[in-house]
Amino acid sequence: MVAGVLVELSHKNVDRVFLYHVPEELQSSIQIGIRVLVPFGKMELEGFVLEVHEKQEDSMELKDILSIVDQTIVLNQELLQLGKWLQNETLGTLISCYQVMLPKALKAKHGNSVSIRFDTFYRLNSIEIPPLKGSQKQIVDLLFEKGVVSKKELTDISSSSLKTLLSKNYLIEEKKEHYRLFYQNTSFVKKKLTPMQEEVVQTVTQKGEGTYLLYGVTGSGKTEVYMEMIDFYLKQGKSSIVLVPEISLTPQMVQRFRERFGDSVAALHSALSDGEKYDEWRRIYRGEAKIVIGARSAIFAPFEKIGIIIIDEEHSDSYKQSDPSPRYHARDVAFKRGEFHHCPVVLGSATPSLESMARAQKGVYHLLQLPERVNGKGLPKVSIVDMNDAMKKVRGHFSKLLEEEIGKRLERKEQVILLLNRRGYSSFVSCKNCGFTFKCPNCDITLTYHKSSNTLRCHYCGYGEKVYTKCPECGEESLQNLGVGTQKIEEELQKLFSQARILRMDYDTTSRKGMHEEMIASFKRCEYDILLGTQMVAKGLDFSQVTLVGVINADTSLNIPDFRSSENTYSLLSQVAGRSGRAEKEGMVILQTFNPDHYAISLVKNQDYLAFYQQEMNIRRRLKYPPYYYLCMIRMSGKDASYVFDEALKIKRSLERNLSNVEILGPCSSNLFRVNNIFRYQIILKYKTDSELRKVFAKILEHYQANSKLKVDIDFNPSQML
DNA sequence: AGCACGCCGACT
DNA sequence: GTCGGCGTGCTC
Repeated sequence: MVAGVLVELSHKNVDRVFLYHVPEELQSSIQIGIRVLVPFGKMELEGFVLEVHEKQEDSMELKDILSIVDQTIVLNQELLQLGKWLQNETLGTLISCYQVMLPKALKAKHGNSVSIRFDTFYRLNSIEIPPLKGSQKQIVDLLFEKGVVSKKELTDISSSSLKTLLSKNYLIEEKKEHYRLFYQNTSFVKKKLTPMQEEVVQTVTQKGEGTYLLYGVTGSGKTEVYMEMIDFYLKQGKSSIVLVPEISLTPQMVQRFRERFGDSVAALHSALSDGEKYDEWRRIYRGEAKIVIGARSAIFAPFEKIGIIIIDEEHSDSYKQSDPSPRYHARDVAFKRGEFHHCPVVLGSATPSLESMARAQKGVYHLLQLPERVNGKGLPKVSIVDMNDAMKKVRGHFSKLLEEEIGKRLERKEQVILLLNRRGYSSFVSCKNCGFTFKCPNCDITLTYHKSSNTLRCHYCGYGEKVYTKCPECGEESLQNLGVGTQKIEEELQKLFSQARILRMDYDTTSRKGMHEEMIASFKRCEYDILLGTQMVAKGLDFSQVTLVGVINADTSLNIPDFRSSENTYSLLSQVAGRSGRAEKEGMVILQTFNPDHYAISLVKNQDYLAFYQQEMNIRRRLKYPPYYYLCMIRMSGKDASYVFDEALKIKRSLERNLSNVEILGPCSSNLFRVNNIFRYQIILKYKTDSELRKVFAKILEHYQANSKLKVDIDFNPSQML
C-alpha cells in the first residue's frame, strides 16, 4: 500500500505529493485527510495524506511512513477540494492553503505540542471489597455513595491510598476529554422582530442559496436577524458560520449568541489559547457546536452541513489575509462553501464595501435593507466642527462645542465615547493653518513622508517631491507631521474635567488577556463616564447610557496613501456615530476635522451612505479603481536592490508582452522599501478580467521559484497597498 | 527547511 | 597541494 503525502514545508520546490510505503501495521488506520509522520531527506516531517493507492505502481524504492498522527480525519473531502481551489485562487503553496484551515494544534508540524486535556474519574471495580480503614476507607465510602468520583474531588485525600486501591484492582480509572472553555448557560428572552426584520429573515430563508447584502443602519438590529436565520437552519439540523472582524472587539455579540443558543455556540478568535482553539474546533468537528462565531479563519470551520454563512461588517479589511500566504479573502471562501452546501451567504453592514454594493445594485447579490433603528428613534444628530477655526481660539484638541457637550453629559450622568482616529498616524504632512495635504498628481492619494530623504512620495507610481516648509496653499510656515497619542488626550481631558472618570482603551491598555472584555463590562456598569480609545471603541458596542460620541480627529484616516481612505473614513465615522443614542435618549455626535467639506466627512452628517457611495463610485470609475477594475499587486524582494529592480523591470516587460487590456504600473519601491535589509519593489495591475492572468503569473512564479536572490509574491485584490 | 555536492580563494 | 566559501539542487 502506498500513500501520497504533502509535507509541512511551505516551499514551491516541495509543494507536491511524495509517495511513501505504508507498513503493514498502519494499513488499517491510513486514510485520506489524516496527518502522518514521514522521513524526508534527513528530516522527520509531518504531512497530510492526500492519496492512498492499493499497490505500488513502479519499482521505485519508497520509504516507510513512520507513524500516524491522527486517529480521525482533519481535512474532510470538502476542505481538501477547497484547499486546491484556494491554491489556484491565490497562487500560494498547497500546503499553506491546508494549514490556514486548521488550528495550530492540527497543523502539520513536527514537534507540535498542543494536547487534549483529560479529566480522570474513578469508579468501583466490584462491590465486594474487603473492609478497609483510614483514607482508603474514605475513598471507597465516597465511591459507594456517588458511584463516580473525579480526581479533583479526591485531592484532599492521600494520593498514595488511591494508588494502592488502583494497584489492588479495586478501582477503575477512566479518562474523559475536558474542554478548556466553560460556558454558563443563561436564560434568554426572545426579542420580537420588527416587520422589516421579519421580512429580511423570510426572504433569505425562502430564497435559500445565493448571496445577500444586508444593508442596515447602525442599531437596526442586524444581530437579531442573524440569530433568527440561524435558528431556522438549526431546526433543520444545519450549522452556521458567523464571521466578525475581530471577535475580541465584539464580546457583546458572542454573549448574545450564547444567551440564545448556549453550548451550541463555539467561538474562534485570537484571544483564545491554542488549547482553547483546539477544543472549540473539536466541538465543531464533532457536531457538538452548531454555530461558530469567529474571525477570518473561522470560514473553514469543519461542519458537515452548513445552513447559512453570515459575514458581519462585511466591509472590514480584516477579512482579507495579506501577511502570510495564502492571501485570501474570507468572502470568496464563503461563496465557494455556499456553493458546495447550497446555502445562503449573507453580507451585513451599515456601510457596505463599494464592491458589494455595486454588485447588489447590478443584481448579482440580493439587496436587503433595514433603514430604521429598532428603538424607533432617528439616527443621532451629527455636528461637524471645523478645527481650522477652533484651533485659533483654543489650544489643545478639544473644541468649545465638544468640551461643552461633554460637560453636559457629566452633569446628567450620561456616558461619552471619544474616538482618537489613529489610522495613518503621522506619516503625512499637513498644514496647521489651512488643512492642506500633499497629493499625488497621478494617483490622487496622499503622499507619504519619508524622513530619511526628507521627501514626499507616492508609492503607487513612484512620484516624489521635496518637502517645503511653506504651505503652497496659504503660504504660512505651518506644515506639520500629524499624530497624537491617546495618553496625551487623556491628560488633557482630565485637566478639563478633573472629576470625570476616564477609561482609556488602546492597544497598550488592552494587551492583557481578557482586559478588553473587562473594560467594556465595567463601562457598561457605568463605572466610568468617558470611554476614550482608538478604532476599537468604534465597532459593535451597545451601551444604552451613551448619548454623546466625539471624534477628536475625524480626518487622519483620510490621509492614508490608499485609494480606499475615503471609504474607510466614512465607514469608521458612521460606525462610531452609531454608538450614540441606542436606547431611549437621543444621541449626539461631534466630529472635529480640518476637512469639514470633504465628502467622506460631510456626508456622515445625515448618515447618507448612498450619496457617499455615488460620489465615491464616480472617483473610482475615473481613476480605474475597484469595483470598476480589479487590482493585483506583484511584490519583488531580495537583498540586492538593483538586482531586484532589474528583475522587476523584466517581469514588467514580460507582463506587457503576454497580457492585453491590463494596465501595468511600476515597478516602484514599496512603502516599506527596506525591511530587514530586504529591498522591495512592486508592480500594480489594473484589469477587468483575469482569464489569462493566472497562467502568466504561474509561469513567472515557476521561473523564479528556484531563484534565491529574488522572491516574487502576488496579492490579488490587496486590502491595503502599503 | 536542511543537507550534500561542487567548483574557486587563503592556508596548516 | 588541502580546507572551506556558499551557489545549486534534491528530498518519495
